[in-house]
Amino acid sequence: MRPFYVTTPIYYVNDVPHIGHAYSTIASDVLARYARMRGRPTRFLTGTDEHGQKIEQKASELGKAPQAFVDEMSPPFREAFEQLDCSFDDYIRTTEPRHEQKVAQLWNTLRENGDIYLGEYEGWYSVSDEAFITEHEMSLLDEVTKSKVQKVKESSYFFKLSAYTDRLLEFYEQHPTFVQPEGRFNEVKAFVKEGLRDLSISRTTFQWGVPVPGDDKHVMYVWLDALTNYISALGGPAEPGEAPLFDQFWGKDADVIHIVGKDILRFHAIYWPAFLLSAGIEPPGQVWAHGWLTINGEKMSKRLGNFIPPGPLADAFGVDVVRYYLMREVGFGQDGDFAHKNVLARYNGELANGLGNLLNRMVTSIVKRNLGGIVPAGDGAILPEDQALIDTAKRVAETTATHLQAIAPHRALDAIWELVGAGNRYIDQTAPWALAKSGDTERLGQVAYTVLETLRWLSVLIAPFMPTKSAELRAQLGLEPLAPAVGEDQWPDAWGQLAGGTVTQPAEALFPRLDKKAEAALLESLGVHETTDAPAKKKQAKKSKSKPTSETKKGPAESNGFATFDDFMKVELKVGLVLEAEAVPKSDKLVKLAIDLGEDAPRQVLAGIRKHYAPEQLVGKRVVVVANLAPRKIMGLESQGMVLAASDDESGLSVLALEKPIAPGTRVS
RNA sequence: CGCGGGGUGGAGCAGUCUGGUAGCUCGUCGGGCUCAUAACCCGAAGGUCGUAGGUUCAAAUCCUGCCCCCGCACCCA
Repeated sequence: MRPFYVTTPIYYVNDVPHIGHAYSTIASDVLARYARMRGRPTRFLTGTDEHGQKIEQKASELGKAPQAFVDEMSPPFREAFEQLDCSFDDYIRTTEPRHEQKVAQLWNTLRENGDIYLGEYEGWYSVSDEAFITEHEMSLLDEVTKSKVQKVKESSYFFKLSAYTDRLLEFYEQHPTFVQPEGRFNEVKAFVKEGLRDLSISRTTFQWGVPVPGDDKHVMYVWLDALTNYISALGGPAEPGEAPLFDQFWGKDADVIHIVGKDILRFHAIYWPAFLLSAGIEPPGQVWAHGWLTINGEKMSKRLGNFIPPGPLADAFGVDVVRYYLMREVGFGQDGDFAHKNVLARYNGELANGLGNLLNRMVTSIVKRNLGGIVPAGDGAILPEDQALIDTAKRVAETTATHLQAIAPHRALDAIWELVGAGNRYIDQTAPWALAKSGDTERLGQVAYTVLETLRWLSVLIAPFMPTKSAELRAQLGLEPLAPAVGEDQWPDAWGQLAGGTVTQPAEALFPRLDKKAEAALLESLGVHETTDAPAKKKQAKKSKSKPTSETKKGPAESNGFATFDDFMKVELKVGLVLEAEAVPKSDKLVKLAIDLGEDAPRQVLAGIRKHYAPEQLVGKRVVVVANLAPRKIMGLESQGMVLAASDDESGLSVLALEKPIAPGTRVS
């Protein structure tokens, strides 16, 4: 079996991990887990990229040594991936000696092969930003900034990339699936066909990098350094026999796949193979560029503050659910959206109602009640409807494998859920409850066995995606968790491996269904306030091209003074029952209220109405509360909502109170 | 002519390379079942496939023009 080596990008430790990092790593993990299950020798690498000017700058801003800074920034990535059950075999950091040595070695090889020369880098440099500026960026700058930009010349080593234009095109020709998806490959080819310029690969303006061997004034530019991680982690470059991992997992006899985001495709599909060709090392087998995630329809950006970390999501939804959602929702290679409400929709619709319920109706109910919880022998007559389910299982196992082989995890899951659906249909069709009633235990046993064996197959098929849920499912079937072993293909293909007599272990629902209240609580815990039915906002009127200086020109309808219905629906008004009220010390206006909004815990809301209402007057009132107002601290106390009130000069102030005892939490509209 | 992605029933998508009955999930409506996590199963309604032309016996699919949407400073998978 061919060894399988999968890598994620190494993540730049300038920032903390977010859902995008999680996406790349989870996808890689699914592939690694699948390969292991097929019995292939498998290696899965992730890690962090820790050099470069930005790191140096940021560390100095914080008054830290760069090494101390990256030592702080790298572990959160590792911990996040561990929490997400990503089964990486190695975690490389580019500041590790094992890496730096290999980078230096690669550099020397490239130089010995005549592909590195000392020249001058000429370009624009922005003093204020301490950064180089590309021609393109130059064209976008305004006059003021432009005046602060100067043309500089700097001594730099270059890699003779120009010499590789034809060799790369030839390589692409010979490896028609080198870059996936296909459309991206076309972009790469088009770029190379334009002709490549030599690549500046060293810098003298900062120090935080791998020193250029023999020239201490220079450090290597980050990409040569970073890309090398894929082989340095294996102990390469190395002579045969020198580094066993490199011998096994790199080269013509292994399947090497780099999972990358589409933004860094050029580095992986052009520079990296060029470096390797120069060094006489086989380039990787495939570079797979996936798309970007948006968050609830919006681009991730610092300004919007929606770089959501994966940890809280995993805590709220469950690790396997997050993994499932990301792999299921987004066509791999395409851009996709992470929408909290869609996670819930898929959770209830597919995991709870589909797979969870299938397991539950058979193991927790039918088998437990009628067969003493024991797996029947399953050696009875096989009727056409049984055979149909068996055939579906076999076909699904095959197509799932095909899709995973082709790095289409979303299609693999699609196929798996076809089997889930078939299982549920089979139960309806065979009506085991009726068999039980009529005392046809033989047929009942056969039907039960068919479903249980289907569930066993499903436990294997979902394992790469949801390892924990796979184990839980198997536990209910009375089976051990899967334990992959090299050389042992555990992908299901033979029907009837579930042994009769196995004692099932009915347990809690695999995916307990979430009711509206539980959903709302979950979203609340994540700080997500979504209007219940507003689709993603991408269809909103978009900003004009003029500079978006004023923060106020956000509202889609501000020009005519009207709020759209959707705008109105963004404000969540709810009925709140005032449970407690007390004056806030040192304030003559504020009252601290505990208001029941039909949630698990009452909200603390501050209202400036003390002059008009004594606290005890308020208790028991049903008021109208803006439930999704951003929490805010007032006099040191957090206010988690706002009580609506009206006032005029004559009558003073009146809160909006309901006349009838409408249930707390009811939406006002 | 800056680059790229996209416009398919109410929502989200597949199908386009390799023309030939427009498919999936959700939602809606009606029915069934009752083992189950208000679940599951069956059926129905709903689309001139952005638009205007062209090629063809036949176009969502190929060709041409046009319109509209999204991304492309920094951050970043």
